[in-house]
Amino acid sequence: METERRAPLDRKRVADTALRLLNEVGLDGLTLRAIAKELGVKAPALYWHFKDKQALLDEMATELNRRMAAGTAPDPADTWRERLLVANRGLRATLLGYRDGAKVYSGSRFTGTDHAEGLEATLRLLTEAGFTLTQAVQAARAAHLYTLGFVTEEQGVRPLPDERREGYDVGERARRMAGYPLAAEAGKLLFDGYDEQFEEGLELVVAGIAARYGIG
Amino acid sequence: METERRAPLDRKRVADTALRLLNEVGLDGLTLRAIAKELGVKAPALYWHFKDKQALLDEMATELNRRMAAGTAPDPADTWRERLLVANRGLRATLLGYRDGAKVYSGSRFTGTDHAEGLEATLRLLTEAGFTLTQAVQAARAAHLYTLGFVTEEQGVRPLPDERREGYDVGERARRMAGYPLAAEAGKLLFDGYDEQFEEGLELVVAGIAARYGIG
DNA sequence: AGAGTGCCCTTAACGCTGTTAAGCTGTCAA
DNA sequence: TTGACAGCTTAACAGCGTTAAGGGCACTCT
Repeated sequence: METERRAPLDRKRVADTALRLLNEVGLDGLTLRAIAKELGVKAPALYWHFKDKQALLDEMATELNRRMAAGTAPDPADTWRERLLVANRGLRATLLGYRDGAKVYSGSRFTGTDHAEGLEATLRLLTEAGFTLTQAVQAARAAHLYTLGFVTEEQGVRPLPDERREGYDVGERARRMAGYPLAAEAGKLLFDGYDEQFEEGLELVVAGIAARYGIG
Repeated sequence: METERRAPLDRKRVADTALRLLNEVGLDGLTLRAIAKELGVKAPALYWHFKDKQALLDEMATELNRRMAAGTAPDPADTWRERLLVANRGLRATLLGYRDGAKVYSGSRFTGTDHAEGLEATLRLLTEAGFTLTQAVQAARAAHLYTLGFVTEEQGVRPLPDERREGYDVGERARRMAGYPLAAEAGKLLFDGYDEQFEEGLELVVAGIAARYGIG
């Protein structure tokens, strides 16, 4: 008999499958019917596990956060600089691993309280390094938001690694920018070498934290 | 006769109306049919002026950018600090003026080349203040991306001024965060006093620029 | 053994979306 | 007068998230 019974779904299996599918079809193509088909199930079945599509996206964002945490184990021996650098590099790397990763991540909210563990560890390390709690929160937050903004823009231009959306050809842009010499020249910097650009901006934020809060 | 003829639409009128409607219905409710009705027209008429909905959103983002520029006239006598502060405060204020403003803005690309003027002015001021062009681009970009990240998160929690989305009750959050004392305490800072939070983060970025590029 | 109780899923359908095709109406030029 | 073109309408399509209703299976309780 081919009645080989499928194991029942659970939230994690659905979120995992949806994340895998996300890379093939993008956020626009990530429909409930497509996810369901991938799971060997019909679309309304998903409503047994999630109250609506946003709840599924929330679970996906939570899973992204878990994978990020798993990819960058926090070392209590880190300096605060290292911690901020590693955490934000890890965040970027994780989001870049999925098409529209930044949109999914920043458009959703975490389920459960797992994510608090990483935050707690970072705040503990920063306060032990001499920051007040308020300063620690500000520092982590500023770096975090810079990273989110950066990757959101990066993925707007380059949905998948080694792909580039139309309208972002650097030469074409330079031609349209005749009359604005600095802006034209800036285009070369803006739309290429994302890794270095990201690092430099992150260094700026970290340098600002050190300078403003007086901690070397 | 009530055949009082409507003047033909143009891209700007459509974008203006869509922006006004955005504040009432939010990005999800901003359908082509709703926009068309507001203009006294049927939905397919919009396809005469825009090739698709994204093109309309691009025009809206461009208009947002114009309104921001109009709200913060660039003074060539500004210091580079003042310019960065004013520009990013203006960006935030403009985006906060529209429901889902940050999403619309960062999900779209500008039409035309008007936006290059403001960029050019900023880069000119920064380079004349002693930055190399590369440094100027990095500085402006880092601040810009921080601001976008900040407002995106801010509007995720607080879609309209003086509104708060469910799940973001500060007391409720603190209860769920038992076991993570620092993270729990951080919640009070994270979800309140957005104006001060934004300013402080912006100061961090500016301080980092000054420190790393050695310009007071 | 039989009835009942959830769990997990299906089938069918609803209203709505962005978008396209085809055609109508007025204005202006030749 | 004819023709072209701008600017719009009507009609329709496929696909979306979501809901209502119900079916089948695995258990427990009597």
